[in-house]
Amino acid sequence: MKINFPNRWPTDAQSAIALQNQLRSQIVTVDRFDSVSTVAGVDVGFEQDGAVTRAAVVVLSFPQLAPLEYQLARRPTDFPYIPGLLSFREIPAVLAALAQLKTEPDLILCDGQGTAHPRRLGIACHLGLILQRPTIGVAKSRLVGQHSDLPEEKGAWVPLLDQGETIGAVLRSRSATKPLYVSAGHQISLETALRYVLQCTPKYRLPETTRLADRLASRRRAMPAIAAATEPVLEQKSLF
DNA sequence: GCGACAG
DNA sequence: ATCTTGTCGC
Repeated sequence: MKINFPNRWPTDAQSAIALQNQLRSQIVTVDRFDSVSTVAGVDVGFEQDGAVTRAAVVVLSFPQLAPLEYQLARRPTDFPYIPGLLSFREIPAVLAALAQLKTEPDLILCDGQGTAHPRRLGIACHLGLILQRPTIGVAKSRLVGQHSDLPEEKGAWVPLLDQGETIGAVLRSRSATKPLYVSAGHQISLETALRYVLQCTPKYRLPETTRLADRLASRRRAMPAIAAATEPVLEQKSLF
């Protein structure tokens, strides 16, 4: 997919924070997209003791959730992990992976926060702004915000609050497991984001999108056979 | 000063 | 994020 890579990219924490404060006003948290027939999952892993950043992107059909395409990209790691500044460490490799996609996903689920961020500009928001596409933030743990007790039943959720505002939601994607922290990335509302995350989570704690991207980004077990990956799967590398 | 802190 | 097998519990 076509991507307009940022011209200037922060090298230090100060300029990175300044950029976040500048971009936050551009985030749109109302639905600004039509039908969704493809959803993508993005995740990042590291190699060489962290010296190399590996980004993985997987595109699935929606709502079937059948694998259609995937791409991997490696880049030297140049920004440290600093809570609140994750996008500056991971986005460069993510853009490289997305740029290789033949399919332009209708919606992207990111591994990390969206608006549930101290300056309301988590990695999902930042990526959505760069791509000018709808994105959702799905994190496995909390960065900021407080919330009430969450019911145990799957599908239950409570708002995540910070400074008197709702910045996201804590969602029970599966019973008897830790919740997911869902928030709007860009061009989508929190309510709609929750619906899509649930629709992408038919069996496990994590959405299929991020689960598959996770396997590619981390060097674990092999991908499950591209289960009856019907026609849609064009002439790509022998994946999964 | 102390504790918290996405991946 | 990453180092790592089996084990406890729904």
